[in-house]
Amino acid sequence: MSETIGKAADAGNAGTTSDREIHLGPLENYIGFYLRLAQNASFKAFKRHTGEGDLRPGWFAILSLIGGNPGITPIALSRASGRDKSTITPVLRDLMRFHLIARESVPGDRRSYALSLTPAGKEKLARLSEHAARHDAELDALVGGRKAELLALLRRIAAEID
Amino acid sequence: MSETIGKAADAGNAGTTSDREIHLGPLENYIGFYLRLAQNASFKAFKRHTGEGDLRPGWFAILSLIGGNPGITPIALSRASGRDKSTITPVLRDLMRFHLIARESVPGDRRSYALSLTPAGKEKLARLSEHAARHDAELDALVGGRKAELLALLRRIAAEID
DNA sequence: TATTGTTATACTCTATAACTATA
DNA sequence: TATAGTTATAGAGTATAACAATA
Repeated sequence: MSETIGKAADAGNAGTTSDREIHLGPLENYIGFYLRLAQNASFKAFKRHTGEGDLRPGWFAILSLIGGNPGITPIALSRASGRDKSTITPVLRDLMRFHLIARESVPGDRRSYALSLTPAGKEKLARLSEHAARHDAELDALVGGRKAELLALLRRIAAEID
Repeated sequence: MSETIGKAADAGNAGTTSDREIHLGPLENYIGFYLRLAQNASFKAFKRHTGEGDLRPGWFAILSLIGGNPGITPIALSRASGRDKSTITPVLRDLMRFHLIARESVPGDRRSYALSLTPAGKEKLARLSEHAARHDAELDALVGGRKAELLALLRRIAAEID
């Protein structure tokens, strides 16, 4: 019915509320609450893993999607990554600035353009992938044999809510 | 091996990359990727549920924790909510400004203070709880009978990573 | 009229570092 | 020396709205 999170209750000077168990109450059973905690923890670990390597959090997913889908357009990227199209523009600008991606006009539609990785972009993606794989291996170890189920549930939440 | 997210592939003018299936590649099996998508979707839904009610995202967890643990200190709050203590201060300032919480000096330690809900704070918490419960019921419906397992996995990730 | 992409703007969540007042 | 709380600052992620070009 109650629990402590993280390294809360082991200070020493007993008696104050800060040392006692913390009652989460209804929060205890809120998926949304733990979704936030877990995502935040994962995000911190991701940054830590890639701190020395120059991975920028937003870059990896975008770079992966372009790498896996040469010719993809910004609007398709925004849908695949679940973000608004206006948030894609600055990421692409950065990736262009470092010559990691290239843009090419698409024949049928002059409003849009096709994206692809440059050789440098492919190298970068490969390097980032190592970090990401190491990170996800850590998560894999935590969930053990229940990874498939966890992924299925997360996918369903991501896709069907709202 | 590949899939589309959200409402990507149903536009109409076939042929461009944006209409075809998007290959997620390694992303497809990254827990971290879906953790972000799921948390983001949940967060959007949460805001939508509480848009008319004046719930501010950061308030609910803090208010709940104070309600469930009268006398709790800011530092204990920061641990229970998994955030740095510096992020608690502005939330408490807001809650004070709307007279939802009260501070009281704690006998043993003049550096700290004890927090509790005012009557108005209790009412507000009750009202917010209704919205939150409705939101989490939606999540519950999605995960069905596997909620306990999902929560257990999320808790483990939140607690043991890093 | 609708869509693609860009820009401007803003909000939330979060962190680090430096500071104070205590302990 | 170490801890509680505050402040200042910054960065990531995200969104909305308005716009130009094109469909």
